[in-house]
Amino acid sequence: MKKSFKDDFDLNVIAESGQCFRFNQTGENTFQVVALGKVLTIKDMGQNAFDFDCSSDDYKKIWHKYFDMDTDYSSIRESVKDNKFLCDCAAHSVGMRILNQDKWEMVVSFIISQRKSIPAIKTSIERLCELCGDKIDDENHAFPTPAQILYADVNKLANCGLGYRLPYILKAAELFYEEPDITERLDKLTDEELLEELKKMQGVGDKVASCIALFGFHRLNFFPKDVWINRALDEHFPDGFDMNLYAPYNGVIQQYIFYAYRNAKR
DNA sequence: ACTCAGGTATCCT
DNA sequence: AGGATACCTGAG
Repeated sequence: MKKSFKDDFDLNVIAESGQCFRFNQTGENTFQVVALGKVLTIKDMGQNAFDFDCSSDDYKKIWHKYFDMDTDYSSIRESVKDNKFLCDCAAHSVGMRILNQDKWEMVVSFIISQRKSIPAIKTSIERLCELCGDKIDDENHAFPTPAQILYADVNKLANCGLGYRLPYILKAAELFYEEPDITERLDKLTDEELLEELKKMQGVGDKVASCIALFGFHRLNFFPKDVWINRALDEHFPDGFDMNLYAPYNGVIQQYIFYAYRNAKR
């Protein structure tokens, strides 16, 4: 089905934003995302027109929310125009959106992410999905459920390049398996409470918990600090970054900085 | 061969 | 509280 968007929507920016690990370019103007148990292919037709290979029903029920189409990103970009650096970052990141991704998948993905490059994270996640996730089509597997990870052969899990993170993932799988409604419970918490609750998991510190909250629980005010963000803040905000200025959208600003600064410096 | 990667836990002072 | 260090392993 064809869609036309007025607000920011750039598949390349989203795919390269570091918030998702199963969102890849597969052709000249074509991207494929495996998420929520489905495979979606989107073609950029130019002039803000996009071809989604899904039913209009699926778009309304699933992908509209996944792509956060009810948030006005262009007005968030406008809100930083008083700051030269942030304004430049936003200008380089036009089309960015914070996805509504699966909460469990974010827990595991960001536990995996520590001390790994993005390509290495993607490799690990794909191996894990192939090992124990439901088969969706000839080439793709869904992200495994907590039960599927718990029942998988540990030796094969160890072969997914998870390293010392494997026990963390198994612990998290036990937690989510034992409490099937855990995401509903966590959804009700305040940002601060959610952060504390997430950090109770082994292998989840400030940065990983913030990523889970921002990309899984869609708490748009979380501001994960990774090496790139820290470099950018040291360079451009030597006196500290005021988290009150852009609330409640600090997380969106963080994505603009991450995307623009990392692309400029690496 | 060698460094570093979107960090965290642990052990210090 | 804040600083130093080890940690699995793949990608460049």
